[in-house]
Amino acid sequence: MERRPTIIDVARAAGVSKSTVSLVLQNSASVRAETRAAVRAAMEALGYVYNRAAANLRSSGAGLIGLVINDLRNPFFTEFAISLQMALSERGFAAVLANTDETPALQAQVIGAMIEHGVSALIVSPAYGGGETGFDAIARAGLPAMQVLRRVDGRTDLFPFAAPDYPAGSRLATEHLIAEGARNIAFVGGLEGRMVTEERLAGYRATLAGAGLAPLVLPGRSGRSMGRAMARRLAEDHPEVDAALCFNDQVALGLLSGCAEIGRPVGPGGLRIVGFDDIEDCAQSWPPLSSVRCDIAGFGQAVAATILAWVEGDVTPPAEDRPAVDLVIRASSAAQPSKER
Amino acid sequence: MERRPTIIDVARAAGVSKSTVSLVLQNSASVRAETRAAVRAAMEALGYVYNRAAANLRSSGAGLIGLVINDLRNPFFTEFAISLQMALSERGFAAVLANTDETPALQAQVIGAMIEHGVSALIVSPAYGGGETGFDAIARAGLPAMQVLRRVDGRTDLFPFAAPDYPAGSRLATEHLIAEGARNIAFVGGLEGRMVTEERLAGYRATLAGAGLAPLVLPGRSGRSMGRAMARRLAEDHPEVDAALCFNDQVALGLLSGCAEIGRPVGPGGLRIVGFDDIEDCAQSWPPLSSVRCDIAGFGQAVAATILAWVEGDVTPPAEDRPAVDLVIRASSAAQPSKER
DNA sequence: CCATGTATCTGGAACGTTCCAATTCATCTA
DNA sequence: TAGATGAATTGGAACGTTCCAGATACATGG
Repeated sequence: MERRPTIIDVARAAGVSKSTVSLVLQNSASVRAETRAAVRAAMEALGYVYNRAAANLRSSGAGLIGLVINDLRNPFFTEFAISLQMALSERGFAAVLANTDETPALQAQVIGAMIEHGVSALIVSPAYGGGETGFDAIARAGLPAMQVLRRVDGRTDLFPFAAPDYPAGSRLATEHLIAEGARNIAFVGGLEGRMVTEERLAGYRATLAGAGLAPLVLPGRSGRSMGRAMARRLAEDHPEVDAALCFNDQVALGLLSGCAEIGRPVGPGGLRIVGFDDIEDCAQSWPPLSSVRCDIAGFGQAVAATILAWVEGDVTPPAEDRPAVDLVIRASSAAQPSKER
Repeated sequence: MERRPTIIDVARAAGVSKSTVSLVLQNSASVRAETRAAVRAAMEALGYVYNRAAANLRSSGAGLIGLVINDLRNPFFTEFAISLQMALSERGFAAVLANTDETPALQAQVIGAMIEHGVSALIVSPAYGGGETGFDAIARAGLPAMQVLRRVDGRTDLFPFAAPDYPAGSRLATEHLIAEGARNIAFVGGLEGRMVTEERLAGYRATLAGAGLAPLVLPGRSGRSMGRAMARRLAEDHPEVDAALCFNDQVALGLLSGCAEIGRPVGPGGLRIVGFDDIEDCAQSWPPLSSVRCDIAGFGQAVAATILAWVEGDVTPPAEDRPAVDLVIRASSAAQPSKER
């Protein structure tokens, strides 16, 4: 496999200097139209490919953004990552993406690798857990970086935090369930002590307290299988519970199929269920699942815009940004669904 | 923001030459332990970060692999991408990932961007449709690239193809349904004319023909909503159908909730359903969904190994590789489920 | 006809690494 | 002791760009 042609080869072929070729590459106005055409033709003929790494060596600004996600298998995070990546792509940036599987050590490793690869900024949905997280490495490299969806590193001046307004979401959902007549509302799923869980719990607790109702919190690993198992446990240990606010949609959908399994009806007259995140499957389950909509796609695009403004325009984002959420009511919690947008 | 330190700064601080620092960076054996320690200490003190782009300029081999996927929202592709990325990460490679949303033009654009960013190879699950696909650009750049999960570009000598053995999968599934006593087996979902659909259909058609049964093919866009709508259509237009082999799990899960919606029982005695791909949700639905397991995680890892062997060891993969699949039997199609691995 | 301006184009010095050939210095061999 | 061996280190030339400070050619105005 022979060497790739460089601008020098192109210059020779077009009968101009390498500087001129460089100007053409940058669409400079100060190059004659015919010269430009000749250079372009030479590039085409030689099969020239631009070497961005070499260019960045001189004038840095790689056009690469690192995206580090704790759990890409969860559709909520997937959707976030995809919408972010596509928004970046539209603006000519590429995304280096890595899944850390909730492992801080892995996270530190991939962050290190990304820094070496010359990313101009990082967006991290951090893994929980102690030890080396990689944020120190980012600080050392002096790169712009945001924490999204979870706050793990306290230095929000260095690493601004952005996530949907979870407390408001669980408040909306709890108010809705109370308005629908539920009196024994359980909160299902979420690992205790984590910020996301605490935030989603906060709105629930506050609203119940305001209505003089008692909370029942059943935490746990938040997957489909946990929700499914919880259906049986709820029926056996807490038969009085008439509504469940779930930590996320995975738990809620699991609970839904668990209820189908044990033959317990879901919805008005049965167990009312509300999920959190409003992933795509919510609208397609049976019964369709009510959920707190975080507009994660819009959030991803917003984060893309924020990070690009930081990188390109030097606009530091606020230390904390909590976009609003809303509640989508479907048959799993009410007879009268809200209109789909 | 001040300039990052370079090996020259490190060399000055450690009182050695830049060459020695470079040797330390490469863990060369021919540098004295104390010198190495001194250099390491200087790096630490200055907060040195390695500049891989500069290194690659001299001796190319970027350690970046491009991953271009047509639909990352589909958990099947997500799982593939993640397992591939994580396998690469283990071997010290980073993955640049992009979703093309089934748009060839977007695909061509991101492939171009990745080539400029200096990826050493590409793995593409291509979008269907005409026009510029980006494969020509890969060929021009002379980069190793594989087509996975779908074959779109005919040049399999240049772009080897790898995908699970779909025809064998649908054969297994159809044989199973026949053995279970089904006589009117429909094939639901999949867009006609596409290779994946044709392959998944092939095993179904062949097996039915061998058993003297008539096929019923109901193609369509393969999402959850399509499956859900199909439940009603099946009951109304084809009441004799006693089993459905679905194009993928999304359709099957949609069909499952559609059956719940119209009150039609699923499983032995009702409509038997088998999905395709065996995504994680299959085991958690109610009833649990039988599916053709492609071991997509294992497949992703295998593809990672193949591409690295190509990049690092110059081992060209075979033009076509079709790893075996198997059938996981659950309650949606039989009273006697197969053992989960 | 000279000075000035304008539109194009160009040579060479960066950028931060790697790699090769060369150098140093101590130790070993005959 | 001269020469060889070998380990550790070093200087300088790449790598493919960008960018700056000219250089060139030609038209313009006085």
